[in-house]
Amino acid sequence: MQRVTMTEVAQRAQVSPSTVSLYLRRPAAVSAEAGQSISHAIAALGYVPNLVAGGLAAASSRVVGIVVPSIRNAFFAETVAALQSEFAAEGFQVLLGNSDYVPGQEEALIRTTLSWAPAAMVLTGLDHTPQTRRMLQGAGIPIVEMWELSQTAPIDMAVGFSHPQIGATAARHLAGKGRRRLAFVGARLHEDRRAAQRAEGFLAECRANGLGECPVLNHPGPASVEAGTILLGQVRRRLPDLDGLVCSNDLVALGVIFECQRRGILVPEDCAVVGFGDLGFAGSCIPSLTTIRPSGELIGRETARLILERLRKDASGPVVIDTGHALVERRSS
Amino acid sequence: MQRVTMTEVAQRAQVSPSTVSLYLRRPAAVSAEAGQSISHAIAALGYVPNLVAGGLAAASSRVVGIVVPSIRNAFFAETVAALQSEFAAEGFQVLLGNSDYVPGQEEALIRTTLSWAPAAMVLTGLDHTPQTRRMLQGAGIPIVEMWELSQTAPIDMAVGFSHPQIGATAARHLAGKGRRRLAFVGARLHEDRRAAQRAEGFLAECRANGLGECPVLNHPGPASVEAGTILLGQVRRRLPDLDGLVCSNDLVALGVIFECQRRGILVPEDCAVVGFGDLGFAGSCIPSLTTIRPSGELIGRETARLILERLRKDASGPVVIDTGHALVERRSS
DNA sequence: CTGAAAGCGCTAACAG
DNA sequence: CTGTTAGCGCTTTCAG
Repeated sequence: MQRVTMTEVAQRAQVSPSTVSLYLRRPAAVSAEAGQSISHAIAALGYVPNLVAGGLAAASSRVVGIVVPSIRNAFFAETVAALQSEFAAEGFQVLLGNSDYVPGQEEALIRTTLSWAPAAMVLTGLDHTPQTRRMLQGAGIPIVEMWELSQTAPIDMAVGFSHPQIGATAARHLAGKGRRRLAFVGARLHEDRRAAQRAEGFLAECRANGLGECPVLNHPGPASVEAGTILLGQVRRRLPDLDGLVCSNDLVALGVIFECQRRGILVPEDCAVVGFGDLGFAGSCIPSLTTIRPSGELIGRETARLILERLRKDASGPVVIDTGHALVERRSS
Repeated sequence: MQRVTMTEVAQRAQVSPSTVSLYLRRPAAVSAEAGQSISHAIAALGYVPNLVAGGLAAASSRVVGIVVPSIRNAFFAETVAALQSEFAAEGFQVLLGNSDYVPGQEEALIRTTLSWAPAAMVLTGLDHTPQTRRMLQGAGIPIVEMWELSQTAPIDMAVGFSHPQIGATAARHLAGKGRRRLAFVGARLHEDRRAAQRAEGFLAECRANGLGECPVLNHPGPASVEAGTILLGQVRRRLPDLDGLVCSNDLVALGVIFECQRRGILVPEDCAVVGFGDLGFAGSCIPSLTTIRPSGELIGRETARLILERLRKDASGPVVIDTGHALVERRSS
């Protein structure tokens, strides 16, 4: 619904449309005089540039597409917020898609987003359909896959960390505290490949520490406090003398802590608890939660930086950034 | 970075470009034979339509712009997720902006988003700069302002509820339980106009119930569990014999509950607590949290419905939808 | 430093 | 049902 066009601005400013266009992109390249009258005309007319037309003509739009599994998830919300503000500062808009952990959905979303000829794409994880990888490779734009690092080579660039290492760190921490009967509880382990990787890392480390085959329990719904309360009951039935529990997510851990309190199980005395995420409440809950911090914000910032750099000069620097993780030890372990 | 164009598809399918275009928009309007060869050509070439060009030509793009104060906030994350999936189902993409509660930022964001000639815009709240209102009115597209209903007339349509009523409901509930020394604690009350409205509704209802001028305390940072722990200390200093506390948000309420537990203040015996949001943990925490549920998801769905209807036929139905609120009574009060 | 001209890839009448 | 014909509003050489 374009009202005022560049041509009208040009008429009013008594210059040609191309001068207006130039002024908009490089004000310094236009004489002070012309610049003055153009900016007056813009203000008087309330001109808003039509980026659709601009994008077509320049064959490069200042949008970047982002696809995450779930914007409801605090991790991705944080990352998306960081991406959004970093990109907005450089004049890029963010086109958002939510795949709900469905691979086919992701492919469809990426296809439509690509239709907008974005300047770059940001995806979550390294696992995509072959078709998706092909489309993306053919797009010839910077692509960042975030929140995961593994053997799988990224399509283009990657910013994230190793999830198996997270699980291993948690198991090692508990084993180091003398805990011997450990378990892992998670939600949506079949859809959330990264949570599943944390569980695998946990299992491997348990074996390495001579703890045998520790149980891994799954809740089919989304990771939530409620899932944690349910999972605690299940794991106790399976392993009544449990003394250490690793959770796929801080929300689940909080649910576990509440349920322990309800059942008179002392944390950490009877059972130590480790979470993942270092969400806002981790330092305030009772007992405060030992957890592993991934920094979704850092991932967002680094992703934006990589893309903006690549867009400036197409020199491709390092393509994989490991944002690492930090064990935050608190009272629950 | 467009590779394959519609013209190439047309050549390969031995038809004209406009037939391809027609097929893409209304497959039924094309002969089965032509449709066949077009769809084969598309698949063989890996054609991805360029919506930028399409948007320019049709002067209407299938994007809708959404601007929220903070995507990190669970309320808005939920609404955005709902909007995203409703719109995606109808083939619309979502252009997301995050204003961080800064009015100037919102204006800039809306301006850039409008540059993409979106089919509709979704904003948060009814409070916008005059310039913003003017831009939006001139855009001639459906506009929905969500999460707030008040005397202020919406620019076009509105979906939300009354925040003063939320505060009043909470105060009335506590007064009905015989609580006499109430207070309200909130975060970012200067930026978050809707939280401030809840505080005002609370104050008015307290007065109406003969409870006098109850204190309202503010935390400058974002609403969080930590803010709640800090605010409880402050409010106790101000009102040592406090017996009922209304929180601007469930996260704050959870922090309050933790801090009470730490200080040996019994909830609800010594002090009842009411939250807002009915976030995931409200039913699971100890004690479970009495709260007021606004349903961000319903707001998202209704907003999408309104816009899609308006886009189909420009008949303008009811322009204001009150999604109401529900008091969810649990143990904390 | 400024303007004229030629599209970007697609849609939308309008004829056939 | 299909093809032809004009642009959508802007950017971008390339002359002046």
